[in-house]
Amino acid sequence: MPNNQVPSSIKDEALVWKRRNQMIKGAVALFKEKGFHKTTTREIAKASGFSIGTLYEYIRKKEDVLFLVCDSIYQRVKERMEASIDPNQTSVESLVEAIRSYFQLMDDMQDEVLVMYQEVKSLSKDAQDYVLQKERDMVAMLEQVIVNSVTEPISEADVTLIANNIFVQGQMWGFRRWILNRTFTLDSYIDRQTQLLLHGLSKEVKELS
Amino acid sequence: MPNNQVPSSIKDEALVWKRRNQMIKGAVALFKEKGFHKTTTREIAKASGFSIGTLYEYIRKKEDVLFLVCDSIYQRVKERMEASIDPNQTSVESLVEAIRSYFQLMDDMQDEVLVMYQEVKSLSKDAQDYVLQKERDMVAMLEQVIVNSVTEPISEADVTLIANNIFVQGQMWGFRRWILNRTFTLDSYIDRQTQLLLHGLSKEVKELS
Amino acid sequence: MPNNQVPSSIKDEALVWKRRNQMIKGAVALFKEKGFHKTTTREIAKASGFSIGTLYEYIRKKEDVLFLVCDSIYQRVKERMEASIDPNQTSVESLVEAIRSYFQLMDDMQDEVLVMYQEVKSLSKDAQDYVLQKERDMVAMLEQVIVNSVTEPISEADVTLIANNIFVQGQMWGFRRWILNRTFTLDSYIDRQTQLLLHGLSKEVKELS
Amino acid sequence: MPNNQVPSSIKDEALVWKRRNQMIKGAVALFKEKGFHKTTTREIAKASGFSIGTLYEYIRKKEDVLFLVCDSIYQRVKERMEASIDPNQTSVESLVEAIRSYFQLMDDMQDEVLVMYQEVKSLSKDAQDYVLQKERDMVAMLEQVIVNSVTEPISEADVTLIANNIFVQGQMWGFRRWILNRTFTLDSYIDRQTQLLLHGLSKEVKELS
DNA sequence: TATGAATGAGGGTTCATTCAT
DNA sequence: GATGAATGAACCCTCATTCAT
Repeated sequence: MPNNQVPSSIKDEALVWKRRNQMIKGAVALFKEKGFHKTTTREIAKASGFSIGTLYEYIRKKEDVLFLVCDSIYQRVKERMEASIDPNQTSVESLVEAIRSYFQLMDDMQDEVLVMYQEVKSLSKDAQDYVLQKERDMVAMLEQVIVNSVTEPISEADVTLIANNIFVQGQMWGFRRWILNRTFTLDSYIDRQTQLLLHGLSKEVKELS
Repeated sequence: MPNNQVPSSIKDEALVWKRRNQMIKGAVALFKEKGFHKTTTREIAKASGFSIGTLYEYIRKKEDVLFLVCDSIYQRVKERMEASIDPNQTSVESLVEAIRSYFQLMDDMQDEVLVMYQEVKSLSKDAQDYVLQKERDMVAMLEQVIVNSVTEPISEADVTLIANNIFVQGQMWGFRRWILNRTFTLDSYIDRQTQLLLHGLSKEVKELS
Repeated sequence: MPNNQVPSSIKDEALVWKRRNQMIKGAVALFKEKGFHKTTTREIAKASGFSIGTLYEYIRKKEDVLFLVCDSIYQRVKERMEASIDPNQTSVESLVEAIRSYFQLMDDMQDEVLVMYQEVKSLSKDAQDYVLQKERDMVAMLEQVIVNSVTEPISEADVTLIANNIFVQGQMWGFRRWILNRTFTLDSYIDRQTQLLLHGLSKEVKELS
Repeated sequence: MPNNQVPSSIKDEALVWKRRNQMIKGAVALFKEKGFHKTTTREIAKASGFSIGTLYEYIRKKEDVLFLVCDSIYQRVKERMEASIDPNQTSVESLVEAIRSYFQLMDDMQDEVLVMYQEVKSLSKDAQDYVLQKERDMVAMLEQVIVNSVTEPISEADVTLIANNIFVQGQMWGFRRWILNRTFTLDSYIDRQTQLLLHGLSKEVKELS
């Protein structure tokens, strides 16, 4: 059950799972506050509720903590996305609903997502690839929903672009919150972004022919 | 002329200006490659073409280098944005043109923007506020262009939202390039994003009434 | 029966004896490969076939393992030396035979001897004295054989010197093997060293009067 | 001039030479007292008369200190051996003189030699090879002297054996001093070993025909 | 003004040892 | 008797910063 890309000296898997969850929880808070590099392993251990020695029974390197954090985030995001998306539904409503779920999710997990986005580059190349793949999977889920929702054919490129836009707008709610929540609540943000996606500025601007 | 938020022991302002430009150029390359924290002051000095002792004649702390980098980026971005936006023009074309200029700019300065985007959080609170204010100024410029371009009234909230979307989509071209340039060239990216902004999916989906 | 200079929490002496033999066997291999300091107690436990907790039921400190190894080596060396030396025989043949036995022994136990030779200094002062005493005993055995073998009186100093030379030449076969076995087999080594001891270079050099 | 197998960040070669000599001197004393592994880098720095930071300006890893120590020992040994051996002299006296010089040398440098012999195995494989080569060179010097000294032909194997014996007996004076200097002074040790080498036990034993 | 040697606080990591189960 | 999770002192090494030249 625990991520086995990061080996542990502890044999009891349930314990590994439990301790690593303590670790992730403590680490997210610290990484958010001061960033990965300025957080010491001793602080992580303390925030996790055990000693530095114990910390290293469950990971090999400090970087492993960051990897576990990222992995756990994507795991949870994916689970929630899958739970809220119905692949059989094919009307535009399912897209609207998926966007709502995803933005809601980004709101719930803003700390984690913020941390992940600012610190992935601190991972090793391999770990980055692993995390990036998860991200690709997520975007692919959005692409699927988009394809299912349109009634008229739409180019692959546009599907990609829209999926990426939604993806980034979700993150934006997390890491540009300092400016956005002067103007929006989560609900109004979701609402306006959805409107904009569906209609653009078609009514507000007049283009030259 | 040189940024005086970062004091220097050297009196000759022209020299300070020159040396700091060397510094910024060297530092951007290093920060891009390995990030701010993993770059040492010695490496910055070497890449700048002078000794570690000299480096510290022109800054007080390592963080100052990052600050100078960020400041220089915004300075240059702002200059180019101002040069390419005509506040008197009020048709939708000016918005289209502003978007094109801005995306082009993000493409030209992708290294710098990537660095800034990933490392601002390493600045002190004060320095972050300073940089954030520059960012707000930039978004405000986009907002102005939007207001000038629409023919029908549009809510303030929507203006903010659209400006932020454009802003983030510009950055996205920089830091999600690894996925986007499988599908898009800069021109096609600009083109599709513009279309999407103006019309959304109005033709592709049929909404319930 | 088990060495009682190293106390154990386990009461069953036969078990202590058995476990410690497992330990010694595993430890010699590890010490030879990576040295005492670079071998961890966990590795010793694993190589011995039991857990780290169990290891510490049979010793007090890591150093005890080294002590047990050294003690066991001398024990076995002494037993074999005693078995092969006949104190009643008094011709030079008995010396020749003793040398042969001893060199053969050093060849058989080269791993163990190498380890002991390189790691004694890691023992505490007390333990070193204990081990050194065993070494003195061994040299004394050689001295006895020498005394029994000569037909003309020989100074005590020379007895000591020769005994030490033989002792060191035996070790030399173990730890300079990398150079010696380009030229010698064990048998030819024994043969030539014996010849040299008995006749020196008397025929090959001409001394000034 | 300073050993360039161990790179230093300091540019001034004379300074590197000076600081490394301080290091070697301090390190030998410590290594002799407590061994390489039990000596900390901070202790080495302190004994060398500078800070831990400065220490690491002149080496890369702790192991480098040990390497420098070993290298310096062989350098000095070689210089002194070369100075005292006259390759043109071809009588047995030159062998006797070479032995005397070498044993005297081992006496002078006993601390260093002891350290080297107990700690070489802590070096990396490469560094060990380098040091071993120096050792081979030294033995080769002894072999040359032997060849020059004999009046009757002597087998290559015997040359090798005698050279190794002398080599090891020299070391023995260093690391078995605790037992030898109950019986010998340096001079009497040299004298008896020389006699033994030249004549063996030919007068003291009677062999079966 | 420029240099680079010196400093030492502090960080990541290891591992002998303990002790509750 | 056996196990292995937990502990934390201690080690190696880095690097921002200073300052004498």
